[in-house]
Amino acid sequence: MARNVEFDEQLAISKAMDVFWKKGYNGTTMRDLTEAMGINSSSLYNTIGDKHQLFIRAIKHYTESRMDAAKKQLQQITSPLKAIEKYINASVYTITNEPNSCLAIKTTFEVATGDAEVQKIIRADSEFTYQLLIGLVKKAIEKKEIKVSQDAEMLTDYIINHFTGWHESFIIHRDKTRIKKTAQFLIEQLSL
Amino acid sequence: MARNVEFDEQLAISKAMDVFWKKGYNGTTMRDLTEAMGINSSSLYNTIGDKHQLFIRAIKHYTESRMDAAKKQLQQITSPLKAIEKYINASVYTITNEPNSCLAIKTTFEVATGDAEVQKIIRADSEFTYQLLIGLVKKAIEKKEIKVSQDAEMLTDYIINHFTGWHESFIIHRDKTRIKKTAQFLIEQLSL
DNA sequence: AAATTTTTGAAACAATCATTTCAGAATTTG
DNA sequence: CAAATTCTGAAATGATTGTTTCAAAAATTT
Repeated sequence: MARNVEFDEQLAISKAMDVFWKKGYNGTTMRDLTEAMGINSSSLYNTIGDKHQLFIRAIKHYTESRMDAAKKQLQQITSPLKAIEKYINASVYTITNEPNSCLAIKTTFEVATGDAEVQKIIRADSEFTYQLLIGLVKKAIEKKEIKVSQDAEMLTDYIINHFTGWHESFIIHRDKTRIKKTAQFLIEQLSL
Repeated sequence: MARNVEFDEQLAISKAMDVFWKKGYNGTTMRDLTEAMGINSSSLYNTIGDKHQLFIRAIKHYTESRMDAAKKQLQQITSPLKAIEKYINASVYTITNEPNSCLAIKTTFEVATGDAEVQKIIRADSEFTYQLLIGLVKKAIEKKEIKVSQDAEMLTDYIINHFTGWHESFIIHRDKTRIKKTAQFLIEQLSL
């Protein structure tokens, strides 16, 4: 018996995500958001909610998009070690070619400690990457593609651990080569 | 011919640092700061300056304190590889026992990209750690304490790269053991 | 097409933001 | 001690914060 919401909610959240990504949670104002989203604050509060709820939607959108991309990326690779290599190299490419560093990492360091709801999303995202990689690591060990055979869990943590450092390094030095070299070394360490 | 500043500037900056450390740059208000520092905003603006200048002083205080601590820590160790090990283990201890994760890293991800003055301080801090470690790595290679002999620069980057990931991991999982295990593995990778 | 219901836009909201003002207190020097 | 100068405290500043209000416009259903 009445009109529908005029704006595309998914598109609006994607625009909001871009703002949060660039400015951080505390650095972003509601006016930044409504301007980028192209909607009025009353419409925003009527549909999505307040700033915090919008942020939750934005980081969920970010992590879910990334999960989808990761799944697609690795689905047709037969060698588990090659899949791990591809995942590492794709991460390095993203790190050294996107203007802003990973929104999940930025959020972890800015607000995750003091915000349980955010922390839960970040933890779920982290767990997804962990499960994706540990599956590959275990298969690689079974197939004897990987040197180490003792501790797949530790090795998975060890691999994941590099990504955050590469982001930091690229913010500070903007030097692709330094990152590529250490990534290459990591891959060599894993390979037989 | 007039009175002196009443408050201890170094102490006040240290208090300000604690607030920025906990809340981040954008999450901290001037009231948070003057309250924690125990001084009036007029005194603050008369001596140190505005919020941004105070932040600069705070992170300088942080990085300089850390540099001093690192120098003292390693000065009496004869084996370079043992010194590297000690540096890694001390970092792991700090990461898994301090309430807030590293202020330099938090700052890098929150504001360094868009703030040249901050970026300069962060880069200097990063360079200090790099020089400290590469000295040890080169000596360790000379003394044949380390497996790899090709590229000291890459290996130094590789070691440093782990610290940021450990911080992120501890924020997300609060699990000391996971971090200790990967640190142990890193050390094994380096040792002969 | 009319009645009904919801969305929208612009303005307003109180609260809080970083920063400034200035009179008076405090301290140093002559 | 007195004069000179600077620091301090409380209040006020205007701008900006996140959020709400409400009349008018729009769209759906009968």
